[in-house]
Amino acid sequence: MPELPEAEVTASQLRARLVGAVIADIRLGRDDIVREGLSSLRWFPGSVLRAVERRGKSVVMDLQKDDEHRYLVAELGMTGLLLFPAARVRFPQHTHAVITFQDPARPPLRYWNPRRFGRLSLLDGPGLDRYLARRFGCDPLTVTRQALARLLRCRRRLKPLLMHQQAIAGIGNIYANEILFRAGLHPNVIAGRLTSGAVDRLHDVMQSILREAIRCGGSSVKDYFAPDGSEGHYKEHHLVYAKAGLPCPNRCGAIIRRLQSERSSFYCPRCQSRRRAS
DNA sequence: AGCTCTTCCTGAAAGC
DNA sequence: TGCTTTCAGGAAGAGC
Repeated sequence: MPELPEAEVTASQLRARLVGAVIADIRLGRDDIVREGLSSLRWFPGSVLRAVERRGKSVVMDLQKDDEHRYLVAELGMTGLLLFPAARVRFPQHTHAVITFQDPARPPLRYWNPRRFGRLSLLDGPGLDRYLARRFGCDPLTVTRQALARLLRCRRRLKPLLMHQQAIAGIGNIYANEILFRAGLHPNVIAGRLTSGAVDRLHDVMQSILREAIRCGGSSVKDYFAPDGSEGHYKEHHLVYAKAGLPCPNRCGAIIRRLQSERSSFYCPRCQSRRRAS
């Protein structure tokens, strides 16, 4: 399930291998994988890939032809991957797009997404601006402590807020659980009730976990692979995600719990008590 | 505004 | 064994 670290690793591999490449063709396995801009598909052949960036959990490819820039945005959703041919997948029928390049030395790029949560968008400059403005809040890696504190000044529950892409773009369920555990904060504490010490902890932990996860190549839970087929090994550093019933890694004596009512929150009832947060 | 619920979708795993 | 059901998950939209 690609979140910020996995999208970052994906974007950096594409950048390293594809910047400067000229697109020969974009072939779609199914039209409904394109959320927006399907009619502009024929513009892309002949364009040069100038840059690859991550925004939130998405990968944005900047393409240029003559003086015009257009953008291919790949939302990875839950199961979406961008892959070079060396990366083999178990269900090849779920390859929904293939981008080929004029230089035969450049490996074609596949967009593979079995569950199809996540789409491709083909956008022009203003379209990209609208897309980013509508969907993505601040970036967790660059947000300042002060900006984060402002964002938390509300009555919403902390974990859903951390995962709300229009507020902070890039954190999903796995990293939200890990961040809250290491910050010692209950998933359902009201964000506006955090002390300034708790906000500091949250800011530090959020950035250090995400950076460490990027260094590890992301978390390969189920079917995540980087474009070259390599697995991320941050999963080995997970402390609470999918560890319900195991003893708290802080050795506090409590057992990791899973909250039933919502999308699986894993937490230590002792180290992440609501009292500690406020 | 901010919840919850539903929809999308497929493979894995659990239940019978 | 073999079928059916449930679940997982991100995001968007409906409804309260």
